[in-house]
Amino acid sequence: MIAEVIVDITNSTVDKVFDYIALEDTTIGQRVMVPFGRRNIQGFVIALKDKSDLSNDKLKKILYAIDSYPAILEEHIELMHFMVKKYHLRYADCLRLFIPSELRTDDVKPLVKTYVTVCVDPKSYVGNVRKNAKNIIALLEYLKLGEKYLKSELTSKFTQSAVNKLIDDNVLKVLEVEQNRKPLSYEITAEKHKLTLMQQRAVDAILKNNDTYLLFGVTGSGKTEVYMSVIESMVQSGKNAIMLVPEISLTPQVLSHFRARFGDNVAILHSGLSAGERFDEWRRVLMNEAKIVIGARSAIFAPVKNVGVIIIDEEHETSYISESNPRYNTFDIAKFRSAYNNCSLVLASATPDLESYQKALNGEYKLLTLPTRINDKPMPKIQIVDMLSEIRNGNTGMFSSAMLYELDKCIKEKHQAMLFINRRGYSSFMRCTNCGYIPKCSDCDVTLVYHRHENKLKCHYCGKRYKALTVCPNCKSTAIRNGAIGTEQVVAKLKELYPDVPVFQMDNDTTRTKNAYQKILSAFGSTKPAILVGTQMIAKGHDFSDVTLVGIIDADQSLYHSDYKSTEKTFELITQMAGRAGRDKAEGKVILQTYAPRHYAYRYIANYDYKSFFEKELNIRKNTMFPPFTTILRLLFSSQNEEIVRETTKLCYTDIKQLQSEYLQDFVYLDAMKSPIGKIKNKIRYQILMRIKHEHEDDIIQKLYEICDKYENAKVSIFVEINPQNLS
DNA sequence: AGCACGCCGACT
DNA sequence: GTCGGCGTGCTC
Repeated sequence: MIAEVIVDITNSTVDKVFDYIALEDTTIGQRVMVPFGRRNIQGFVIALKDKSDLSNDKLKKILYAIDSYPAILEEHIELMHFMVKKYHLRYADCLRLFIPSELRTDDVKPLVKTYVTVCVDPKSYVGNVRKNAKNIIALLEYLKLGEKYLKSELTSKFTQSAVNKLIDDNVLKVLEVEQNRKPLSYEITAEKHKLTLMQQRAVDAILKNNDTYLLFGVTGSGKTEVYMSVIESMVQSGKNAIMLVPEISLTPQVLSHFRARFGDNVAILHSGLSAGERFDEWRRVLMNEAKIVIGARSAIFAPVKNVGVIIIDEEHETSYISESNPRYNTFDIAKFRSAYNNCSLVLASATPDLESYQKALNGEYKLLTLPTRINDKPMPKIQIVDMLSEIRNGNTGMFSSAMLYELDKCIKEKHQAMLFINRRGYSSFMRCTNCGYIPKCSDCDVTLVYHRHENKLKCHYCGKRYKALTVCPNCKSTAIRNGAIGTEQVVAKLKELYPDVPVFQMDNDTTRTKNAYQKILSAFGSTKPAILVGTQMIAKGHDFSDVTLVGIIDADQSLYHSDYKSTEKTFELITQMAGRAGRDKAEGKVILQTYAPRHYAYRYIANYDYKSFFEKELNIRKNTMFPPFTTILRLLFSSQNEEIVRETTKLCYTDIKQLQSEYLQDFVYLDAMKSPIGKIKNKIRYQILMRIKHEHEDDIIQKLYEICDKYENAKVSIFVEINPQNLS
């Protein structure tokens, strides 16, 4: 037999199928050691066949199998082919996603615990040891005949030498047991809530037909109970489940709920695990010892056989899209796996992605809604405060009078407040503080980004440059400002206003160390009154029952971010943030400070009117031909040598121009330019941007890949991004 | 990725 | 004359 092998080297020149003579028991999906050139390296068997196109004298033989079992499922080999074609990835890069890295580098061993059993009566053995060996005597008094002890426990209590002496004397017999590392212990017993009518309806629908569902449930509507119920039914009928959550939601509390309900059937996969834990959890899944996988993005690749349902929680989160190394979109993978396993795919969110919502409207996804909070608590009232009128009334501070009033009230009543600093991305825009005017690109309808070092305004979509604003073209005022309010400033101001109230600060700077995030949240959770100030990372995560006030200091920051998605993201963020308030008995209130109180987004936010907002936003996207009505494609060129990148970009551009003429109807936009960040790690970057309609999208993308292959070499790297989240 | 082959500059 | 620079090419 001949085995088709992919060698574990991620380099385009060797990323192809190599034929080897198979061993007797070589199976598909196995990791094998093969001679390659004049060294031996690891490879993956992706197929078996009777004969090779190569002559026999050229073929070498597989040396040995690395594992006794296939580490890659046949489903994953098909998935690999799908990903290689769709994303232009390397085989080896895909395969590496499918197994824990610690398996590849084989620096992980199964955890072995050493036990000892007592096989001689310790009481009678005391006579056989020296009278002054007090450690051994104490140990013999402690031991009971026939009992089993952890060796490490005995050595720490009675010294290593005492234990070893009794082992040498055959009083203790050594026993080595392989164990799985459990990342989480669980004690809570599962509290199973009775499902509401709407929840039950959603569960029934998901179980009835294998389809793609969009579960649209407001914050606090009990989506988790729906997931658990669906998963439970699946496990009962002998099938397995995958549930993805954003990394940030993988808190011990959330996970222990699942462990409590499903016990050892749950495997957890995320970046916070130690190498050993991750390997053990992965192996439990592969061996079908765990039926349910809960994890972040990459858990979509878990080696689950016989998948019964895939759930993606908070589906709007951008973390489901991998933007580096092996680029992939989790939904495509989930879609592939649900089709392969003929099972349901559930996308869930309180603020679905616009594209998902559009697909639900089209009927491509089945829409399920949970329109009310589980305890029928109303959503907190959102009060929109016009910061321009605050300025006109002489208040130039960062807090409006309404905010101060509510803060006072909240603190007097010994509740908690969360203040949200909106700082998406790091670039800033310019604004007239007199009339609220913000400069936009004349060609693209996106906000211009201020580049401090050049003192220029730039459009990140077409590259057009403008002079920095000094006089407002709208009202002729010179009161132009740029930049964002930082958390530090807000914290300082709060300390000044309320010296006795504990203020917690959470942003990229304060959560750098491991677990800092959890520590701050739990410290805040147990303090009353207290104020938590933070960036978007406080919008998700824990439920604090005593938060009665949510303050949004500067809502517009993300609204005018130079990005066609900025309005959608603002809506999402503020809705999520508002959902933090009034989750328990006390009523919640949201103060939203803005310089653009009339912006349509805020009108809909205040009424929690997602549907109208989505319709309005979809309409805008349709008119401007932005996603989901088109796909943005970007070719990024980079090289040490400016001359070479420029020339390669130029050559590709001519080819794409040609392609455009073949698909004239499909191209909405095409241009080449320097990349917004012109140099990264000393490599000069150029880009070609396109927006294309969907009809021939797959064909065009494949043609672009061909163009890349044609021009890419050791000196220039080229890669294609599909709907990049950020342009840099 | 690695490792060899191969063709030009500064050393014993 | 030789040691070694890293450009180019190959690995079933």
